[in-house]
Amino acid sequence: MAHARLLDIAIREFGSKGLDGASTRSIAAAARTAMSSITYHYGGKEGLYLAAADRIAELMATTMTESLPFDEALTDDPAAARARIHRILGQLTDKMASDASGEWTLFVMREQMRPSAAFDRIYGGVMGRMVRMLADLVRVATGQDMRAAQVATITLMGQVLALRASRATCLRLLERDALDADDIAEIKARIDANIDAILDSMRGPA
Amino acid sequence: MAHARLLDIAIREFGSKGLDGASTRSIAAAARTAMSSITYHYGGKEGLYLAAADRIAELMATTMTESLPFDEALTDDPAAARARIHRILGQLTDKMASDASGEWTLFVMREQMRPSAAFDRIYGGVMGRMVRMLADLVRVATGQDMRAAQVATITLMGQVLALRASRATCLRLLERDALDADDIAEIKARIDANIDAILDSMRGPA
DNA sequence: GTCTATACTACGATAGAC
DNA sequence: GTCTATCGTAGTATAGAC
Repeated sequence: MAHARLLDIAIREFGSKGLDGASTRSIAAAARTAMSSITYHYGGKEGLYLAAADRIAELMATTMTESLPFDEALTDDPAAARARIHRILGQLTDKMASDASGEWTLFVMREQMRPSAAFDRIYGGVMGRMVRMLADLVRVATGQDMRAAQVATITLMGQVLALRASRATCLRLLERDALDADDIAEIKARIDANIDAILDSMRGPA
Repeated sequence: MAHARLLDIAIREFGSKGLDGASTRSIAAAARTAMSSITYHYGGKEGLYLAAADRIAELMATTMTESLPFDEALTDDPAAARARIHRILGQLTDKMASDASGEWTLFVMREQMRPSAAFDRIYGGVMGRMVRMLADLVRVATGQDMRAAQVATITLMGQVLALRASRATCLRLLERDALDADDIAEIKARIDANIDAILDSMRGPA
């Protein structure tokens, strides 16, 4: 299917150059199709951009659903909530540490920095549900109010995000060319320990 | 001075569109100068790109030097090391939370994801020194080996980084249009508490 | 649905006036 | 040092063949 290839390349091109900077010509050429097929299928450059955002939301969904039990009932057991936090952030760490998600990372980062209509499509999908679920789980796990839980959620996610958002810095600090399985395991162990330390510190002086 | 204006605009344009995507024409026009002045002063598009990277390294240096005591002797007192970690990450949080640094964030992010020669210029400056100093301070503060300290440093920085790298998500989760002083104070308090919780958890079972 | 052909605008580099 | 003029290339959009 030419559509899938076109969207994959569009995500990479728009990610690295933005809506204005990317060129439909080179996207079409890389997808081995005529440029006018973009007009035909997506109505033009902007349509392709939004379709790329939808595709990212879709990829995020298939990537994260295993650890995101949207259908499970909300728990009010602190220990169960904490276990779910570990599971979600653990899987997120795997994805951030792998090279596979690198293609759409820049696309999302740009939208994080200067949100457009495309951000609504991404955040409106699994991403928004995930962060809200995380915040709620932190609330249950700590007994704090929602506001404190939201702030803590941001710091918890940040630890995972660092692997992508400051990838080159991480590699230089660790003196690595790429993260191998041992590196990732060590980082995950550190993050798991940090999660417990942070949640404990919030539960103590409630 | 036209050079400063040219570099400021170059940072924003290259940041949002990348080396290929950005256009010297629009950069020159926004700086109210002729496009050929870029060739004259920087030798061309790539020269301007590298000069923009140097300018970012310079901005980072002036931004962070107050909390980065490069001239102070390295301490071996865990409490003093911890205090320095708080000071560095506290100032970094202020910068990440403010809107001012938003201009060059995308430039650096892109280089983090796909490093070019420009990343060496940025990391080779204050940035590299800062992360190495942080790792060393974590080592002293916890008594762990350097490797464990490096991994922990990544997670510590990540908490701060989240404010920029996932800015729009943070704002949506907190239901804010922008972070006000109270928000920032609350986030800083959370990060300070997290730093202590994480360092304590590392010092305990050495 | 996918392609070629085309119209028009914008790109980076460079030469040369001043 | 800063400008305009120009060259060859590449950009989006659109019309129309098949």
